[in-house]
Amino acid sequence: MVTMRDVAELAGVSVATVSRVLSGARQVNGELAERVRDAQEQLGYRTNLLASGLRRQRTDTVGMVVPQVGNPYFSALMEAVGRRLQRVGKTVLLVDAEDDPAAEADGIHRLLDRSIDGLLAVPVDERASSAALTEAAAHVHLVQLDRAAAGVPADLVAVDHRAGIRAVVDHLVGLERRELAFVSAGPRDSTARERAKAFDEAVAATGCTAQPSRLGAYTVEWGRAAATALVDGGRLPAAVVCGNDLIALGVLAVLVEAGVQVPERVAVTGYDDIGFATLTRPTLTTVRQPIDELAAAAVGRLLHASSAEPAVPAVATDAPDPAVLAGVASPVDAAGAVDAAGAVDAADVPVAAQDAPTVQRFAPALIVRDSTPVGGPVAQRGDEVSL
Amino acid sequence: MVTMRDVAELAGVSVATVSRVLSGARQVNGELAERVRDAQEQLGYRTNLLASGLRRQRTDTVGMVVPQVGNPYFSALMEAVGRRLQRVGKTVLLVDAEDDPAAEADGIHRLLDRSIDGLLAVPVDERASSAALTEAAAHVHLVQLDRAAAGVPADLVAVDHRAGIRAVVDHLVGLERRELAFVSAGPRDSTARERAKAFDEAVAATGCTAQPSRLGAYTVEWGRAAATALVDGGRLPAAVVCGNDLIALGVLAVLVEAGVQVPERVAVTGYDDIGFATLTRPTLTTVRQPIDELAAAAVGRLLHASSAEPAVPAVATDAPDPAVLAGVASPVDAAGAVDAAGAVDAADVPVAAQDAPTVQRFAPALIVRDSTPVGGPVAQRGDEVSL
DNA sequence: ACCCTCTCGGAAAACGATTTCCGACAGAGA
DNA sequence: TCTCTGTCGGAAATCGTTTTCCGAGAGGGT
Repeated sequence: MVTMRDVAELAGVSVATVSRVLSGARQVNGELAERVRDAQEQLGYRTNLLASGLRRQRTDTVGMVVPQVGNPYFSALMEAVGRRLQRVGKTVLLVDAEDDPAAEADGIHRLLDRSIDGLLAVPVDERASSAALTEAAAHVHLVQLDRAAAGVPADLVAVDHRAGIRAVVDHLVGLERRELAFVSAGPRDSTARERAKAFDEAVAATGCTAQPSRLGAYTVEWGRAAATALVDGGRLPAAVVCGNDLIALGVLAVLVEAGVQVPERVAVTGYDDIGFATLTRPTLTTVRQPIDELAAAAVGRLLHASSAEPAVPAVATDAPDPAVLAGVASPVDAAGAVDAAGAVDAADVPVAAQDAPTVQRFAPALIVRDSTPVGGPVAQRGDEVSL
Repeated sequence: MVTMRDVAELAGVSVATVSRVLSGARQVNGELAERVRDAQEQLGYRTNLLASGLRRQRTDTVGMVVPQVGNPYFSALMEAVGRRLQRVGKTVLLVDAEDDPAAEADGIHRLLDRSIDGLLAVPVDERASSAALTEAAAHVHLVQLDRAAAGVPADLVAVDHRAGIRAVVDHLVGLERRELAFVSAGPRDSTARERAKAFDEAVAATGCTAQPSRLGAYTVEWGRAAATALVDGGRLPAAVVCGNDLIALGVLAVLVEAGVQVPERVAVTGYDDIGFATLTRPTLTTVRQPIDELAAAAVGRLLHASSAEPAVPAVATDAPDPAVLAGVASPVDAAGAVDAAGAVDAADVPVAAQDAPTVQRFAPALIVRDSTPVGGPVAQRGDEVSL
């Protein structure tokens, strides 16, 4: 391995000088600097980040944990975050939690052991992820993204799911679909819980009816299973509201296979607006989460923990033209999140920094496509498939 | 930060002893060991991987570079590799090349700077990726996965694309589809080049006809664009053979939108067998790459560079029931790969270790679904969607 | 001429682990 | 009893940087 010492010798200076030239930490004589840079070039020297990190006590590296790299919504999030961090010279260390809190905890520890100086986490489980994340928060600056784990003293950047689901239900009711079925994931993570609660509230508020919710997992398989049960049960609703796009794709596939007319007989909606939502027949009406804004906010919060002010959340901006939700993002719901916290075994999770973690929520946008009857808004198609 | 020193003091021993207890490097008195472990537990000590790596000159960490984390095929590969490496106690550092050789080179450097002790790479570009990879090979043990870059002195674990494409063409010809169109990515990476060449050969061998190949990128957008051109051009082929599933999904969507009957009027095939291939109407006939075998082989090669013998490549094993290709994997093609090497500017890429890198190729499997007429084999459906 | 302030290079002390080396002690064999 | 071997703990060197700290020399003001 070629070290700074080698460069120093070749350039005929001390290692201190080499370090100063390369890091620009202090002014050094122009000619010396020149010699150093030549030597570096010639030897192909690159600074050893292990040594550097050890000495500096920072690594310009942030960790990111996601529940499932295979889920296109998370891939998109990873890409957005990665781009932003790279732009400011930070490196991202990515960990796949494999949808398993144990693997997640393990991954988090491995990240911490590497002296990352920041952690971006999308918790797998609202409860089971708390311990590892709370511990992490004690060591590095932690920001929760998309989901929150209960009782973790860390900021959260997320989406206003109540608004998203409400928009879906309003849209369906506006199309005279008043018998709904909700297929989503069990209340394992905060998004699932919030969406389910929002659905119930929306049903109550609009006065339509709903079959008992079918809660499983955020997967295509669950969508298939639930739809199969619906079809076999014989009591088809007028619309199936799905907790995310993967579920919706599963539901759609089964319905179509079973010969159920979509959207004529049953309408279907998703959530996330993954690229594949435009590739089915019919294309899928869904709720687009403002991924870039989320990534920007999370990264911002991670970098300068300084600017404490929630810096008025941007409304979903670049939604091409589809019906953007009316309501501006509400920086509210700190209460709602604390609710979740309250639910956890308080003795179990030591509430470390009681500095009232801030919650920043962004408004999603309803994207109307063919899977809901084209009575009102015209269907959009093939906008921005990023995959 | 709690250091080994703290543990040593609390336990009343020297740091050397602590280190020995924790790493099990040498026998230590039972009672002392007990005290050390208690102290560790009590302080919540975890070893600092920066310091450890610096001293040991190895990190038990391997890097992995993929062209695009958003492509489901690569996500699947990442997951398979990650699971395998985790099992043997290694950590994976993941880098997204964003389909850009420059970003890829940058990422590779960042990995090297972290003293990884192995690198798994899926090169973005057969030519443009060579420099960075060749340099990487000089520093760490490198294994190329799925694709090869020209002139890089490193092993390759890949799939026999000639067999895959040939199987597709044979299948179509067997169904009396003799006018084909090939839509794929330009010969930027080795898989695209190999598939294109294989297609031409297969057409020649079977005596069917083909429109001029349409080469773009491995994306849904390109599939859409190419299909649009096909439809607008008015000369529809009997079947469209696509270079990967993303392209095929794009083609499928456009054809169906345009009212072209699939598969009755035009059959469509993909390549990769990503989970979404079962979610379209019709479901997509495709070529499944044996991801687990690939991952296992690559990881194996990375770990014990020792077992030089190619260890007879496994035939695709757990393919549920679909028509598995006849031919067993050919450990051949070292010649083919060197071909690629020969193509590059020899003066540019210093051929470091001329130990004849080995090439290991696995047999893919044809998966017949609804997008090809169900004359012969019965269509499979909804087998193993992993997303 | 004298002193004071800057500027800038190098020696050396960290950072937190691992690993050699050394010395102490115990037990065995003669 | 004496030596010889073997086991095991601790002191210290080391990994490759960064960052004090120190000292030398230059230049300016009185």
